[in-house]
Amino acid sequence: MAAVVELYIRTGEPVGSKLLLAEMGMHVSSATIRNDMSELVALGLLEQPHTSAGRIPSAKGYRYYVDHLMRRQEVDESFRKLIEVGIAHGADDPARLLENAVAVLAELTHCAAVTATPAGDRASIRRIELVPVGQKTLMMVLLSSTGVLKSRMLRLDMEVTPTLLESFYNMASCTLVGYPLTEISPVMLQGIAASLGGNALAMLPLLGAVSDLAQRASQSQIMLEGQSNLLGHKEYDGTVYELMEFLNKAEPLGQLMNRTQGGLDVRIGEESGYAQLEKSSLIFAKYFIHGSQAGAIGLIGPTRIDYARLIPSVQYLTKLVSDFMTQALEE
Amino acid sequence: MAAVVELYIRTGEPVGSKLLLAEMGMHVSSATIRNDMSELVALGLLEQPHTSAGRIPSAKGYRYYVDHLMRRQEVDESFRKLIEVGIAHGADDPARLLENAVAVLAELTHCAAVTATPAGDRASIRRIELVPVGQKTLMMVLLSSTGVLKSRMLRLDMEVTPTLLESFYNMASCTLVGYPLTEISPVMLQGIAASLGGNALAMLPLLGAVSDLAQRASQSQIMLEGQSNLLGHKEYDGTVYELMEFLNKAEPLGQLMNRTQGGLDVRIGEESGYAQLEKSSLIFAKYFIHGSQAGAIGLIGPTRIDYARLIPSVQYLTKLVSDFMTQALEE
DNA sequence: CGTTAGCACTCCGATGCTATGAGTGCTAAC
DNA sequence: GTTAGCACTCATAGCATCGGAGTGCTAACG
Repeated sequence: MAAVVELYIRTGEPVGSKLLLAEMGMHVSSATIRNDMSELVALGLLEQPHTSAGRIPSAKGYRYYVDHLMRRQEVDESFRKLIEVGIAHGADDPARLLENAVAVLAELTHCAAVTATPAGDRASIRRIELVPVGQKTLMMVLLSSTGVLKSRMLRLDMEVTPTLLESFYNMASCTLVGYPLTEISPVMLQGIAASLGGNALAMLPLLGAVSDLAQRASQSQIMLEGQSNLLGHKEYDGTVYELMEFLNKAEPLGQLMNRTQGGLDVRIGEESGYAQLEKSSLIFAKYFIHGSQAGAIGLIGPTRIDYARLIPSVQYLTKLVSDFMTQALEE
Repeated sequence: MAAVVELYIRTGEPVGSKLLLAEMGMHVSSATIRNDMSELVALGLLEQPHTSAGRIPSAKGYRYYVDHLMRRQEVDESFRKLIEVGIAHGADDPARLLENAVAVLAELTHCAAVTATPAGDRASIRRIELVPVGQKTLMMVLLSSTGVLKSRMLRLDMEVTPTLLESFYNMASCTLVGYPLTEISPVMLQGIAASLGGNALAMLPLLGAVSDLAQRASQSQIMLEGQSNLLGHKEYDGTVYELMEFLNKAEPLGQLMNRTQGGLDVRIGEESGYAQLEKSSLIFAKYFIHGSQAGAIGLIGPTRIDYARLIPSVQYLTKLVSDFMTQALEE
């Protein structure tokens, strides 16, 4: 069984009994293999595209392989080097770190690589900063407790005065800082505005911007790289379009990656719950900040992806990211 | 000639004399058309995939069509609405504005849409801001004179002290602010560090971050959306991969879009100077801030893109972006 | 002289047929 | 339980055929 999966992963062609014999140097005859294989078909681990073609692992087959048969390969030296070097530059910035990670992963695996920052369900506002940049324009920066940084420009109808800034800071430091991101809603902000009395009018656009930034900071931000790598894989021949469409929508991917508990996750074919991923597998792992689960990094490829080699790679990368991230966000 | 191009744009099939007659309701016979068409072939405006097939416009043909024959269509009402609505939300932030623009363009045209912020050749540092977020961690925000905002986290080896911040601000406000982005190099920063004497050591990582942000702010940042739209177009059948590869590399695209002078630019096929764009056309237009050229917004599609309809759309969108942008960056 | 009708010719694409061969399932012998 | 042998299946490639859309050319027409 392991041999079948491995050979298929290597060649991409349905594997027949003779071929298997030749390639794997087994000490039994092709007839034996045939018997075994038809048994495996009966068990649902292999399937045949049509009678008298070789066998292909089914989703269930891959699952069994990954869970029971696969022997993880060491991440080889050159790979490690590349990962380390690729990640290190500018790695004290969390966003940059993830960018690097996703780029390096796409490059090395020839698959599409994804990262998802944690959905900020539990995150709160750590800091809000205003920087005046013109008479009426401001820059607002929001930092969440999970280290997510979002900024935007905004424009007021009136001049920016020190008093305005000060009253915003006062308000922010007593009501906004520490507030959970997801609970910042227009309604809640209206409440604040109301309680401000006279300044309310000037404050409205500011609060609007806060809401915008909070929303963006709380959303799981996903980065995708190397989509074009998938175009090369023949298994996607006619159907790339749907897959690409799917990948370009951030939400489902983000959900998928955040949903998991625990370190590593391998989703084979439809296990992911999305029809568009029918022919694809996901391998992803959570990274940790200060020992607690944060976002996820992973890759998307055809189901006949090289699990034994790539799973350890993803894990290695994720571990590295965890370390850097923890360091970058150290108190 | 115009009829040929238009029909081909509509159907995507090589157009023959009879078909042209039927579809366009012309008042001459097919033989006349044949004569005319073979003349156009001789001129290099049309080509035939093989003898006894219809004609398709050559790159030169499209060029001639766009320059001389095409009658621009009005941007229709529903389109305008969609553009206006799509752009408006959060439009006082330049980056967001571009995101909206590129998204709406991709959506409406079923092509890939791109924006390029201006390469910051002439931009300088307008403002640098530091925000302490932890004992040893800082957030640095850089705003360029062209309104580009970049931020990152960074981590020092020592604690962040008010004196450190102050001396950075002093240094920044007298030497860095107003400095052209492209001239900020490690060498130049070393000079600054040296002149600081005692504080130099603590300042190094800060200056490193400045250099990083300056570099990123000066690079033409490009946003791409709707690549997957291109997968549907049959003209790209086998060759999507190279195109995607090309689109995912930011530099050439950015250069291409920045190189132009003047409002609108249409590049047909190889006119762009890149072999990967052989089968594609670009339509893009510069947007203006306070009346002077800034970045560009445009789209990429197959050469048989609907020029008459899309050129005005791009122009309309770009004009809108110019207005919003100017407003957002008003002094 | 430009336009048109007629006609022979070209060549792509679809269709159908056959040969090939990798692969199977089954049975019988080891 | 394993193996050898054999008849059978079925996708794929190759080849010939055919139809049709479209062409170029020539000759007639206004």
